[in-house]
Amino acid sequence: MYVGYLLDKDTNMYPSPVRHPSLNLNPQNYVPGPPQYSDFASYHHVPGINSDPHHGQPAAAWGSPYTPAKEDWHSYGTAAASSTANPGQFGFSPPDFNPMQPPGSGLLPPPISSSVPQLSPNAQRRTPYEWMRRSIPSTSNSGKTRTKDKYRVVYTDHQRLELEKEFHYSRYITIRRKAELAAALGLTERQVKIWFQNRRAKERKVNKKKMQQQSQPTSTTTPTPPAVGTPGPMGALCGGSAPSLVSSSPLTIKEEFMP
DNA sequence: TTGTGTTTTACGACCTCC
DNA sequence: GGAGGTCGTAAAACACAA
Repeated sequence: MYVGYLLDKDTNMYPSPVRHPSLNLNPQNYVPGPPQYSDFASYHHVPGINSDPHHGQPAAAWGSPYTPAKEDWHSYGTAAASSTANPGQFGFSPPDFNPMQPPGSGLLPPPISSSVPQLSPNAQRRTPYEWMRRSIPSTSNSGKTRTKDKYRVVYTDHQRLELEKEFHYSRYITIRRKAELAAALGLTERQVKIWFQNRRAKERKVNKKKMQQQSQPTSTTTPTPPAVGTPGPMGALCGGSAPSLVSSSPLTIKEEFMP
């Protein structure tokens, strides 16, 4: 798993399954995970557990750092587009990673960006700046098809990191949140949506595999399959009887995202 | 270097819900 | 009917053994 080394690079990076405080995105209408993910639903931000106003306060109380109306976001997108237009000039360094980010916007503050180069041990084979060599995230529809040109872009580590964090917070992204994230990461909402779909699929696949491994071995103990509706993706990651994202999980975050 | 297996984007088909 | 869900799949990107 390629993202693994991102989360893996610092087990303290996600001391708690919350988005990085620095991803100063408006929690907006965060809603608890769907019922079937009761475990995840039970995962709530504990005020004061971190300084993230995003998670530490009732959504209603949050002043939106994204006051700019959605209409304003397009400016970010255009910036992204321009960067795409000049792949050859793709030389930004982590600190100024996001070309879409207006200076001082605070959308993707340094803490995250600065962490980018700090790759995990796994990344030793990869240059810390490998992400710089990657293709620029495609912004809006490039008109690519499966049979035309390069129909698939590779998201930057930063983009995947933020998406992963969001996913850890909630496996189902809200419309508003999707728009925010898309704007912040220079992706289209469609890309964010599909990423989440794929991510959930991946998780189901992993859970399935785990289930099979549990039932296969000559284990004397009866494997306790995740409750229906599985601990949810999150449940598999965190959760009471269900594995916890942080500690109770049979797999640590690190392991979870290990290849 | 190359062959192979895995992971990551992206899409289409189909289904459900509002 | 549209949006978003899962499921299955294509193909690029990637990791790694030989």
